[in-house]
Amino acid sequence: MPPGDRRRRRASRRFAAITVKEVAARAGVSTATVSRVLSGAGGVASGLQRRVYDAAKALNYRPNRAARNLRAGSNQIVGVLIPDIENPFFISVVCGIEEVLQTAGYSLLLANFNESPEREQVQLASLRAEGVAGLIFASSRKPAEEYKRFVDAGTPMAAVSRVIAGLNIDTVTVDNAEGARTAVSHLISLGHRRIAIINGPLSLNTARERQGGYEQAFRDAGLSVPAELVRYGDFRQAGGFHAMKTLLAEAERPTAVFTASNLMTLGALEAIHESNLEIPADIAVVGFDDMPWATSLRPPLTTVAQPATEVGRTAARMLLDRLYDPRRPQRQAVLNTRLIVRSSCGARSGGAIV
Amino acid sequence: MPPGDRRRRRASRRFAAITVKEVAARAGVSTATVSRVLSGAGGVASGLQRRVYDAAKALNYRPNRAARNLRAGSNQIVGVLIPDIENPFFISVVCGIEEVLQTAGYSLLLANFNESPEREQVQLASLRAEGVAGLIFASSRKPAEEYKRFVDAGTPMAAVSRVIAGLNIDTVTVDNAEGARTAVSHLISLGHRRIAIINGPLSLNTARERQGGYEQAFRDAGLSVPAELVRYGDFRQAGGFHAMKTLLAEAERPTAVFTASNLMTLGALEAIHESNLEIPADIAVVGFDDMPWATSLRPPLTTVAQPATEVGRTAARMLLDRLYDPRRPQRQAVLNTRLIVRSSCGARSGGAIV
DNA sequence: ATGAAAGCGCTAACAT
DNA sequence: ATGTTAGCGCTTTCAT
Repeated sequence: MPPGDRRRRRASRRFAAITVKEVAARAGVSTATVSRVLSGAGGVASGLQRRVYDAAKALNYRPNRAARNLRAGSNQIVGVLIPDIENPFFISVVCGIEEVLQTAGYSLLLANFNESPEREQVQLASLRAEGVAGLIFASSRKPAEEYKRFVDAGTPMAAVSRVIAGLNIDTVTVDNAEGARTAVSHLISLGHRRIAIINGPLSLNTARERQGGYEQAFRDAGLSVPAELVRYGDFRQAGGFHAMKTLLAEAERPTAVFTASNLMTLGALEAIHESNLEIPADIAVVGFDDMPWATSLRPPLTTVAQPATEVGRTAARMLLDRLYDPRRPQRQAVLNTRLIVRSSCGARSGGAIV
Repeated sequence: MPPGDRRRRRASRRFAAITVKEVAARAGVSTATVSRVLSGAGGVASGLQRRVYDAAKALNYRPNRAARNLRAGSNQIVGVLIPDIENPFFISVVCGIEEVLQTAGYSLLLANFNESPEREQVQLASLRAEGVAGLIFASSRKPAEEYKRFVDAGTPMAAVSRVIAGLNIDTVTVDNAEGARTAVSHLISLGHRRIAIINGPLSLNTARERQGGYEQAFRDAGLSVPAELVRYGDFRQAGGFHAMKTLLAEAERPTAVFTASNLMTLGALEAIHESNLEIPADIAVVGFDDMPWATSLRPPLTTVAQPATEVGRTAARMLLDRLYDPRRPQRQAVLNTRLIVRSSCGARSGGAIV
């Protein structure tokens, strides 16, 4: 009777898995040889190679990851921490990350913190405990300390979209200022002057930069910024909804609004529809972030498109580079945005522009 | 000089982490005692307890997961395999899963297969190699073999939304047939007879069940099913778009369409808008799956809402139960859908119904 | 109540 | 070229 017969060992795992030992026994070689063959280290006679392969296949051998990880001191898992899993922008980013990491053999530990700094801290601690090989994240800013611990541990990291000052790591962002400036300049060129902005919290660089672009557009046109039309939400749908409500309650209503994120745009649209106002006749809208269904909105949405998937891909590539060479110099990638003119701004009456 | 001073060890990890040994040394106890204290096993004098806690805190000790996993023969990671990460329905499911698992201390290894059976197989193998403690998945149906291997390994599993026949596991689905029947009956009650359906591939139980509901509605009304108005897409936006195009090219156009998934609905809307037709005047639309922005679509969408997040939560709870007791009987949860009438079906002229 | 030591499965020195 | 063995960090007997 073969030695690999006694199988069960602990109650938790129903069946104990095959180990190198059993493969070695069956192939009539040492465990070292098995390891060498299976890791492709070379320097093994082809006859033995065959026997090892055959034995492994016959036993349906799968190396134990935990053991391998323990040995190696690292694993094949990359943590991805995002602020809001319901936000299509971050999903697209994750999509790009996944696309690149998957081909490199890495798995993706996804953590969401729902825009809550407390949960962010918890998730971060959990990711660190899990010992992820790398981390890609879009942070709020509160738990900078937790992020520093990651840096101190020497874990490769890349920040996407949102960045934290003082953290010396790779970043991938978009040119938020220029995107916002273009959007608002477009509205100004259409004759609008009372242009509101519904923005996220200024504690985030994305919101600050978009705010800067908004103001720059007025300065470029020699106009003053209508400070009473500036609103800050939380980058979520409800925030956009409420901000829009207060704008519509203004004595002198804005004639246009720049909504500085996808979910806030949707909230704002909801508020406008609820007030039975027509877009763009009563109020023009330009959003930030494109969405696959933007042409099916009421009306088709003019928006500043971010290359979300490419942001993810770029970050993943940077991370892989750093995983390979931890001491390479930090890089700061800034991708471009693109204004997609549809009909919510009033520049055209209908139909999608490709 | 304290014993925990010599830190660096291997090149890969910049700084070696603190281990039980160092904590034990600092606390002046054995590693066994440290382990006992930190795992809350009890039976340790309170004086020592304090010293261990203090030492651990002072050194900022984090147990090494890989080592713990190796010992335990399992980890704290649950694999989540979904067909399409860009599909908001699955994202909501993931959201519910995450909500429940997170509180139980599990992390979420997310894998997406983009509706490709090949990638599904690869991802499944990777998840198995990673040795996830459990698996929640929405499958296509091709690699049933790979799924069986999981079952054979004794890994707790739960299927969501899409199920594979012959797999003896927990499942969480919704009443697709009843949802579809209600939607189509509603259209019939509004006077429509030429009602098309844009469905997913019949290899999926979800599509089959929705097809059944569609046909049932006609039978209930004593009408015959308009077979020439049945289309099958791929449950994605492009599929919905093309199917709608062919429907609009029919000699006698349908007066209404039931789109059997969220992305296909968006594709269909796109096609209708491109043809400059009015909804619901020229053609009425009822979709499947609600979306946060459904009220901001052109026009507000009447749809069959699935409790997506609750599907995820339920599956996660089932998985936790099974993780705790692997031999509990299998359960099949079926959640209810709800028809949300807005204006795309023509029953009302506008505004959201709450 | 506490410590010593074995061992989870793997890989990489080190021997031969 | 191949085998022997130490040891990754942890938990858990088994002694004391």
